[in-house]
Amino acid sequence: MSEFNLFSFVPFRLNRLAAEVSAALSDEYRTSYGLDIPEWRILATLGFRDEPCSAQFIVACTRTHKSTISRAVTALLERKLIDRIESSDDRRAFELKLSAAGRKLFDELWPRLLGKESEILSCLSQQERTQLAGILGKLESSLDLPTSPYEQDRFNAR
Amino acid sequence: MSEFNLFSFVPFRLNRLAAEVSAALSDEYRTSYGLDIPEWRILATLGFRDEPCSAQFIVACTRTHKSTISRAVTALLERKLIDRIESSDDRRAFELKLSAAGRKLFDELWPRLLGKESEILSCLSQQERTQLAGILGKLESSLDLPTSPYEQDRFNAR
DNA sequence: CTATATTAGTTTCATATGCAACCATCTAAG
DNA sequence: CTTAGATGGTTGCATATGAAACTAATATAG
Repeated sequence: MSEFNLFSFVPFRLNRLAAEVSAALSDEYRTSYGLDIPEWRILATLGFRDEPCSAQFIVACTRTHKSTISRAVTALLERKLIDRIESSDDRRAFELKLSAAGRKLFDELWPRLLGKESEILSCLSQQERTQLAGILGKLESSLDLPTSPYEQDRFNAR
Repeated sequence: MSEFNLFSFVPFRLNRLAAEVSAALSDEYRTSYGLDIPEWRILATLGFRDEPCSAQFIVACTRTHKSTISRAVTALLERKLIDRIESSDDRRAFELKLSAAGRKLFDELWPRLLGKESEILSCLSQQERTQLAGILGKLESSLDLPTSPYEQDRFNAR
């Protein structure tokens, strides 16, 4: 048998690893706060940004399908975790921002998720963590994935 | 704003990267061969192994849900890409192996997927690729994910 | 100014997937 | 041997997601 097999195939390993890590984190946001991944991504995008932003912006940042984002926005509005303000210059678009309750939830949840992350990364040395961050960055920019919310403004500006 | 944000959060980055890489590969197996991910995983598990193996084994190797594997097995049987032989010692279980057509498809598809993989990894130096493999390995074993089919035999043996 | 194309966001529909119940068989305990 | 529990595999059901059609509004071309 070849020494190359499914277990050394990076796409497979990434997929499986990502699923496993997601499952480990979902306890925090799903079980404790009743959020699913798209909802959490919206809160996170808004939580790290001071200015309100459009659904489109969230779509571009997170590379999540726009219908998925649309449904998650509706759910978060119903739970009053975000506010939707009609945009002044474009009457199709809305500006989204965290409500007070949303901000509270986010500030509470984020440290717990960071904790889980470092738990998962605790099997790596500091050096390896730095290497990982660098490698992910290279892969991301090679695949043209956004790597910072600022960079995303060019998407927004269009 | 904190310098820690969604874009530096490893679970998010892994998820997004895995989705992107999968999408890049799906052209090869979906468009060209009409396979979905679970089906491809079954073919790959069987393709790298000489002995036939059970559905359970594939579930454990790939960490894919057993109902998903069951349905994919049915689809592959219908397409006559795999064969199912009743197990001699356990009449509930079946041994699965590639059919001649399945072997042909796999031998044709695998090099193309390897090519895609190296295309994606081409933005990394040789050293970085080695680092990535090591880091993935550490994360996998820390999360108790199988890292070789041989290792999986302990699951099978139980 | 008007017609056409594009964009923000929503909704409908088809499909994919996980969970849980289920059947058949095997194993273990009494 | 008999019964209770575990295991391999399948299936029904609920839900999540992407593609594409759609609405309303904006931008562009003539």
